[in-house]
Amino acid sequence: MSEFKYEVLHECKQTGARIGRLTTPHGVIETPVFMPVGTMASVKSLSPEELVETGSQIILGNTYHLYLRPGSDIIEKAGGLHKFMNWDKPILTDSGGFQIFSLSSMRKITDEGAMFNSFLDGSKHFISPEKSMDIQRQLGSDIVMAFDECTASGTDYEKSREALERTLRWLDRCSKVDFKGKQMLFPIVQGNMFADLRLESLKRTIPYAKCGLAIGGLSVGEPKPVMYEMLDILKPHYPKDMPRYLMGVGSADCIVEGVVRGIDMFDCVLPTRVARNGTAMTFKGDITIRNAQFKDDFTPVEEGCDCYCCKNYSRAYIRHLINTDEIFGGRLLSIHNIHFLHRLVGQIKDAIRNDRLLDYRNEFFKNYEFRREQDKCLSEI
RNA sequence: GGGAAGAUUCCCGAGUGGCUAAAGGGAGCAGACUGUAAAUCUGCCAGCUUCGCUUUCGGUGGUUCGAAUCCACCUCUUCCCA
Repeated sequence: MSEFKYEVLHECKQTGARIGRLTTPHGVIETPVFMPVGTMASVKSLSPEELVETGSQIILGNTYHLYLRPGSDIIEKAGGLHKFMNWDKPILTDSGGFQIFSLSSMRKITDEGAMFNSFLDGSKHFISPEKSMDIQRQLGSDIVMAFDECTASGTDYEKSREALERTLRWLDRCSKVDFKGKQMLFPIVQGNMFADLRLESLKRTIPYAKCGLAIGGLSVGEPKPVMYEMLDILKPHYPKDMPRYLMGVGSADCIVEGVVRGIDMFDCVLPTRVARNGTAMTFKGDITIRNAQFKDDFTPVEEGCDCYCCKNYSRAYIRHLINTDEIFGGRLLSIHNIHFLHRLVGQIKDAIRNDRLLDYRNEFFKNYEFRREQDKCLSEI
């Protein structure tokens, strides 16, 4: 008996974007949702209590990294990832598929699986779909991602097709595992930047999707309009009764554009990574708090933000912390950035509820300043 | 009073006749970051009218085709002995 279900509560009349409820063994997730990434069983620098305070409902963990350290058997012995890291809300684990992409210089893929040289000590490790499922079973995550092959932007048609076919063959093997209703497998759509491959991948992936599916292989270096185009192509063909998860996205603008295009779930390292590097995400765009112009700016990071960071600290103070390599600076900006994305999603939900997401989108981009010219290209809806 | 060492571009610190506007580090400034090998990485960092020119290595004056580098004196700093 599965403990999972997804209900659509409202569909925006302007865009078809939905408000929904995804029920998992560790609680209910309201969608659309942004999921902070905690690769190593920790959303870098934040405690679970702080995460909850920012409004986080679910976080990510990573199969490959946790398998290498401390070892998935240790986590199983601890009673699972939730208990190990003191997080009792839902967890989604990535399969290690993304590491095939990001650690491409030290792996070898065959149909059987992927052979990695550990970045820790160079030792060889083999991850197959079965192995990935087994590790994720040990971790005990609520949502288990299929082991897929993610390709980089610029990969040619033939290679993209091969990766797509392999991802489907691997998916079939992943789907053989019985998680006894305690964990839910999300299959992943691939196809790089080729419309026909994307559509074919979706069509052949849907039969495996029971309570959610993911779009992978986007935001891998392609221009944003290309990503939006891929999402536009897929939009009419999703099953209605499950959430769609756009993997690895993102920035505020991509989240707005994503929801408009039918996406319900997002995850990204951006808010936490960028925070540690001295950048704040705001409704007016990214602000490099590290810059000299803020040295005597005693206003909060974002006026009107009710996060712990903005309620108590100034830009000048955070700039000082960042510039003196004080960990607290990165923590404060991480808290703000994650809270900001949750707040953004909250506004998006209000707009869906009022059937005015398209209007909201236009209002959002009126205030949002892009740093780079090439990101300004708003595509047609 | 005697002896020793030394003064280098914001700081520390290489450099001991041309390849030196001067290594390296730090600081400073800026940029990047999208299923995290990232509290990381990259660029700039004497000035200018920037494919070239001008001013720089404590000061002054020499030697030399050419000096941060050699010589003389001066100023200052540190250390040791009285």
